Amino acid sequence: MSNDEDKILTNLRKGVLEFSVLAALAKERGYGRNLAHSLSERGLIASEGTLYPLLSRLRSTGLVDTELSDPADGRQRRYYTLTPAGRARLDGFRAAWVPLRDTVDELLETTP
Amino acid sequence: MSNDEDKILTNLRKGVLEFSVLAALAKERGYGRNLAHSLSERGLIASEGTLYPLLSRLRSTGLVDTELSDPADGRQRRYYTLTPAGRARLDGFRAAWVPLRDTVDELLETTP
DNA sequence: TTGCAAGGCCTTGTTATGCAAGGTATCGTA
DNA sequence: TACGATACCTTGCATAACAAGGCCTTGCAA
Repeated sequence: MSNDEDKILTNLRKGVLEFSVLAALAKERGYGRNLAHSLSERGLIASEGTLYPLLSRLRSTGLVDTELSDPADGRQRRYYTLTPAGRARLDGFRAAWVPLRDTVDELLETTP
Repeated sequence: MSNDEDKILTNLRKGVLEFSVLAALAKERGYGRNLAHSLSERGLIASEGTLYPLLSRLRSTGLVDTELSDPADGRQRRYYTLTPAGRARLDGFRAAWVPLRDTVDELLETTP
C-alpha cells in the first residue's frame, strides 16, 4: 500500500464493492475477468485478487447464480447472474447508502 | 452483529468515520463522549468502543491535538482540535470521496 | 452521609474486507 | 511449437469497526 490516498480509497471501497458488483450484475450478467476490468476502470477495485473471493462469497450466500459457458463458444467462462435475494440485498444497500452518503456530504459541505 | 442491514452500515462506516470525526472537529473542538453522542445520532458509529481507539490513532498520527480542560471547570475532559495535517487529510478524503460517491450513485441509478 | 446513577475515558478480543503476489490451465496465433 | 493473453483461483496480511466490558469521578437523592 503506497500512499495515504490509496488507503483512503481502500477503506471507502470496503463498504461499496460488494454492491457495486451486484449492481453491475443487475444490468447484465458478467464473468470474472470482465467484471474485474470494468470495476477496476471505475476505481472500485485495485486487483483481481479482491474480486474472486467476493464472487465466491456472493455465490455461497445465494446472492448470485453461476453457469459455465458452452466450451464450444470459444474460451470457457463462469457467468454470474443476480438472484432475487441478490436484488433484495441491493435494495437494502441502497436504503443504507443514501442517508449515509447525505450525512457525509453534509459534514463535508459545512466544513469551514 | 444482528442483521444484514447492520453489516451493510458497518462496512460503509469503515471508510468514512475517520473523516467524519475530522470534519466535525473542523467546525469546533470536541471531546470524546460529546463526539460519540453526535456521531451516534448521525448513524456514523455504533458504540463508544469505536471512537476512542480512532481518536488515539488520530492523535498519534498528528491529525489532531488534545488538551485537558481545567479541572476547575466542572468535569474534566480531553478536548480534541484539528491540526493543519488533519485538515490536509480531510481535503485528501474529499478528493477521493466525491468521485467514488458519484460512481456508486451512477451504478445504483442505472440499475433496472 | 451514604449510595448510586450518570459522565467521561479507555482496553481487549473478534470479525471481516480488501490487497498483493502469487499459481494453474487453456486458447489463439505467429 | 512456443508464447502471450485469457480466465480462474488461493494464501497470507493489514486494518477498521464492533461488542462488552472496566475504571474513576461527580452530583444528586434518599
